[in-house]
Amino acid sequence: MAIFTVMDREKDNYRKLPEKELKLLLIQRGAHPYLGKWALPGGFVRPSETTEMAARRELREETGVDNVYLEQLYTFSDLGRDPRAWVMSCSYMALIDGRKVKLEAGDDADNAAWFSVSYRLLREQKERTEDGYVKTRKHELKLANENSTMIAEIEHTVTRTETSSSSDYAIVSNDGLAFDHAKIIACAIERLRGKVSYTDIALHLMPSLFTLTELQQVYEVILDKELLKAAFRRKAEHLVEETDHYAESAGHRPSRLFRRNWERFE
Amino acid sequence: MAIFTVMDREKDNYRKLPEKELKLLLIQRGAHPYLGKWALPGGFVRPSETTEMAARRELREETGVDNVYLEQLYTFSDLGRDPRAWVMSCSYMALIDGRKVKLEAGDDADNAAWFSVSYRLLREQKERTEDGYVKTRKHELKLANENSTMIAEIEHTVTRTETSSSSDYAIVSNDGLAFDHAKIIACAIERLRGKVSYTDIALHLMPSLFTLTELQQVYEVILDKELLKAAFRRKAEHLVEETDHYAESAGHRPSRLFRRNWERFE
DNA sequence: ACAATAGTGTCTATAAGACAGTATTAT
DNA sequence: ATAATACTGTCTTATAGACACTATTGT
Repeated sequence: MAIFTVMDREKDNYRKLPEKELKLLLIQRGAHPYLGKWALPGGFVRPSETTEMAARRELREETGVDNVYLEQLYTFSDLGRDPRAWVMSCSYMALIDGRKVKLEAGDDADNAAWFSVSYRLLREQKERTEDGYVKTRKHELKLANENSTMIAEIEHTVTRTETSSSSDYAIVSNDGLAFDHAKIIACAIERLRGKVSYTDIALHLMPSLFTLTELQQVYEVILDKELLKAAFRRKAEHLVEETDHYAESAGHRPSRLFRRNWERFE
Repeated sequence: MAIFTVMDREKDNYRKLPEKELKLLLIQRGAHPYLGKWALPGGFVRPSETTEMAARRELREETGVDNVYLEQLYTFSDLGRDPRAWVMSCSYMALIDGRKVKLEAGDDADNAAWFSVSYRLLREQKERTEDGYVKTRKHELKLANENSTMIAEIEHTVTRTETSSSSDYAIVSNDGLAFDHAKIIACAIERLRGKVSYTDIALHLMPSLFTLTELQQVYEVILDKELLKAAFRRKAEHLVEETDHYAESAGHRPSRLFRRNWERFE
């Protein structure tokens, strides 16, 4: 399960806004295999559960949070992805408001921590073949913490021939992440980025009251791209609802607080 | 596996174009449970396979086709979805050019046939709750053949509260389809409809040479909606490449043939 | 005063919707 | 000639990008 949240970085200037960071929850493995490596939280599905029930249970155990946005991503079944046995993993993405989570509730010996996420395109390449093309995209996934930094490179290859089309992720290099979790994280980030612009899922990362600038910052850290203020506000109008509250800010005009508006969005 | 293709219906007028139909491949079960009912083709994954390899193998066995568009859809794990045991199904969608398939190659006693697909919204409802809303959409799925017609009703419920969001499909009524396959088919159609407008996957349903009107018809049967010719052609320009061939048609101006252009589409 | 953010107005570029017009064929 | 489809042109509408302008605060 890829559990995302957005948090503020400490602000250095009394009148500057704090920067936002996209965070992912990882767990340091306390057992073999990959002892000591960081992994996505997750576990085995019980025979009396659906995969979604299992995901919600794990989420509750790990973060104490219960009501969140949860979306199935992809089912991974590569051979050898777990050295112990043939394991299929049905991955999920969760979006939560970071303020709600009390970490370290982990009852097992495992160690949970938030990592800031960066996922950048390194190289893009398109090559013609006999009856189609191969497109390769290499991304760098960087997960950082006060204590550790992990970097992985993931290559996404789309092969197209006259009639067929197939897409494949491969881990080129990987340092510190357990299993094929770099792939799963890449998959989650791409889904998140893909959906953020045409749905309202980003609202799940917001507290109940927020400013439009904060919402824009959330979009920006997810997309890793700056957005134009005017255009963003035009679009956000449909997702939010005005309140009469204002953020008593520092050193500049106070900004109006908004709340999510599930009504308006179709 | 939901295997889609598009086929021509017999034309009644020498100068009228044949209508297109979206078709889905189903298999009549020759064993318990659901003996005699129609089901999606599929099978069990072998321990030496990924789910995708298994899907491609089943596809080959069932249709004799090898190089096709294949996309993972969703993994179903509802309790009781198979009366025999707890079974997780990782569903795939395949798009093929119908002219390539020779059916009845089925080596097992099962019976394979194409069914025309109709998936229509029956009712849409949005209800406010204490801290969110519940949105319900009921669809009618109709699968028809010269010999049989099956109708199922699927209800898609999206529940949203202050922080959470969950989506659920339920089969309201079902006549003739095995297991929870009505759900899987609904899921496949929704994915197909969703992707058709912003990707070029529809091209996988086309033969190597085709007219723009044919391509538009394919879009129309998938979306179950008429499109404007001028606008469609403007968009399709980016996906196709002119050839110097023309369809020697009947009773009207011959139309230029195009081929897929994987190059232009980004 | 000033540095910073909040919020608005407007011009432009691009894409989509709507619809009418012309072109070309087999019978 | 006619019924049908092929294809193009253009007006309108909606949306997104770009950017400048005004408003308001705490120190």
